[in-house]
Amino acid sequence: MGQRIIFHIDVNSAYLSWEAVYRLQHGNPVDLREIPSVVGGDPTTRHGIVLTKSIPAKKFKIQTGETLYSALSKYPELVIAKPNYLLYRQCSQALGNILKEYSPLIQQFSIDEYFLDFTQMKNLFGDPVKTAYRIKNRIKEELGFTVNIGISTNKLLAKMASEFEKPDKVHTLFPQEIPTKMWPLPIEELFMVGRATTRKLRSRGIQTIGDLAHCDVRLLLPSLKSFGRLVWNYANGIENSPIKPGGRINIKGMGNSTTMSFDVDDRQKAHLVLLSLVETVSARLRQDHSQSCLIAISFRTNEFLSYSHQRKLSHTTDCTNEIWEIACQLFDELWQGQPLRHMGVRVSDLCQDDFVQLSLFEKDYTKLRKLDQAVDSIRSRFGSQSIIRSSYLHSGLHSMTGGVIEEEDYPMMSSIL
DNA sequence: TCTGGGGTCCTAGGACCC
DNA sequence: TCTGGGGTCCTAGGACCC
Repeated sequence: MGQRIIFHIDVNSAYLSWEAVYRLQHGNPVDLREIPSVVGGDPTTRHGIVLTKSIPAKKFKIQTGETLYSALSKYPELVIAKPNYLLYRQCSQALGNILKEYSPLIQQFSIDEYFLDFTQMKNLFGDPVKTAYRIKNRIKEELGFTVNIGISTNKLLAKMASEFEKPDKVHTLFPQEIPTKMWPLPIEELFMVGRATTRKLRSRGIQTIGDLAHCDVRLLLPSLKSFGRLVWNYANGIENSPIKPGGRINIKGMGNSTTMSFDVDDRQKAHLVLLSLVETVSARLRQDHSQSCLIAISFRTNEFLSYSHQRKLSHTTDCTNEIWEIACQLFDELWQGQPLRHMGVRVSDLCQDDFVQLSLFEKDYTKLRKLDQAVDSIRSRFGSQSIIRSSYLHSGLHSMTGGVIEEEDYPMMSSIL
């Protein structure tokens, strides 16, 4: 097989750009991309971190993941927009629809990133770099936001290329360009090298991606194990995974978690939070026609210590009440009374629900499954708040947490999208 | 740190079996 | 048992990504 040609398409400051375009289309004259601004949560409910920053905000050293409090201390006039996940999904899909016109082989890598395999499309569209410019400009004209496109012979190099100068740029990083364009970069800019790995590499005198590429890989194995081989390969531009079209068909697990607006310190309230998480997780399971046989819960205390506990089941389930019962058992086994700030539920070991075996030894959940189906159907017609359990009425908690987004809360995008 | 929420993969150690 | 080695499964935690 000859050289592949891979594009990586990355939306510049995605959440913020999308919010900026939305506001412009709705008559707001201020372009958030041109002023110091961020998309972030609400500090009064303890969701106060920066999710995305504008390029002018970056000039004030405001960083993704830092608290809004800290960001405001760097620039008090900072404009803060609330996240709007339905909008993001629509923008992401609109982007995918344009990319599909340029290759049938596209992979959505995250809400704001796609890979596109251009190898077979050269004959149809001609020069890859010129085509990338056309794609980039089309997205800007038709959707109103800018992207970076990175071009190379594999996904890793294409992704590294799209990280070069932003915004609204096309970059190449072909293998022969690695020494000049990638090796001078600091080690933490390599994909998959995070904080912990940076620390380990630095302690061995490895400062740049080039240092890593040129070191003896055996130097890395004791502390980094097989991960050392992976990042060494990446530093040398070695990577050959295929574009996986279809995206989320092979989903391995699904979970919901939430930081509560107040510390939870009684068992009953904790169980109620678990139920609200299980409601959305199990609804997603059923919507995907999946069942799970591994249930896990997790929590974080007010001292920021994290714990998790899981159980493998002898059968599979998608039943709200059954998953909730197990989640509560797991919680009770793990919790020692600490005040909790964050809780999560996750299901994995998924399988399709078409050959489900009803266990003779477990409680009979047939009736409960019928109830789940009825509730799902009512919620899909009338919204997720149309049926809630009475236990939530005076609890100060939401009846469904995470995952499901209330479509009716948001107006549709204008005709441009 | 006044520190989100959705994922994936890897590893170490223990249980259990032959 | 003062016991060997290999394989598999399970669990908790940690690393990374966006």
